[in-house]
Amino acid sequence: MSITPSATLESPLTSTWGPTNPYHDGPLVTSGYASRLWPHDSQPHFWSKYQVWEWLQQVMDIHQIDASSLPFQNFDMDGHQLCSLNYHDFIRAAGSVGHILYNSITELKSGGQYHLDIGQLELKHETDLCPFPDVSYPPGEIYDPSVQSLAPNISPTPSSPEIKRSFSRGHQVKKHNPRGTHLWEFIRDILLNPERNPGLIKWEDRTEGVFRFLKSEAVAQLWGKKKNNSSMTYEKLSRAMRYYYKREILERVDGRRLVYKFGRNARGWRDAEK
DNA sequence: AATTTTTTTCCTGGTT
DNA sequence: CAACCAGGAAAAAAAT
Repeated sequence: MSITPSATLESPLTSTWGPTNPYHDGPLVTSGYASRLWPHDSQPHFWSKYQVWEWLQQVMDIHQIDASSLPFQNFDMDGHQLCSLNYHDFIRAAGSVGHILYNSITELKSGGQYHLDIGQLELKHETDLCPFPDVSYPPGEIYDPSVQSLAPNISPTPSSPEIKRSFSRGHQVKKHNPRGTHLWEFIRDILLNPERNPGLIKWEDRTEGVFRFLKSEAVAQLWGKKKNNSSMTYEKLSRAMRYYYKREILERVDGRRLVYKFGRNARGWRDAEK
């Protein structure tokens, strides 16, 4: 079992699953996978490569996600190998959809009893406040900004695979829906989507990663909307921002109000990432 | 289920 | 004064 099948996991993943797609509108999929057993045995460990492939198809299908956006090559393995993948492996292999796949396989491995509510893999798109895509970005560390989930222009940037080490662990049962984006990623994504950024935040110095909030409260509202917290305020959002200083995700910029700067631990904010 | 990481709340006090 | 910035504390939420 020392064989970590994460060798095949490393591809640019230039996909376009994302927000503005025609799929999921309303509350999609509410029932679990377990409720309806797969055509094959529910013991993923014994699946053949073909069954793994079939499972992928079905999961994507159930969630109405364009299957062509999934790099099947990364799943060229049998059930046994599939079961040894950990959470991170899935994210690496499938990006944001990795969450779903992980949840699915985890459930199946554990006998499948619960149902996860992917109710808001993407909370409904914008609404009124701001037409911002609430993309479910991949955790940012493996990917580069080329994974613009809404950009029709797929930048074929063959990202640099600076994969981090990860330990292989057993499986865990997870229930909540993935909340792919952290605050700083949320902010970054607003910056990265000028066309959908109604003057909320602006780059002060693109190459240095310095930016400034133009509409602090509006951004806070948007963030709150994403977190389903209508009482979010800039005051509170900024506190969270300040915690990033210690972690070097943000660097302090004093003197200028509402100005922040991405730090060395913030990935994906510039065009050519190291 | 337990632990760890992040974010949210609230707050006191200083600054622009 | 209003709108920010700095952090400490503690609690809640998420992730793993």
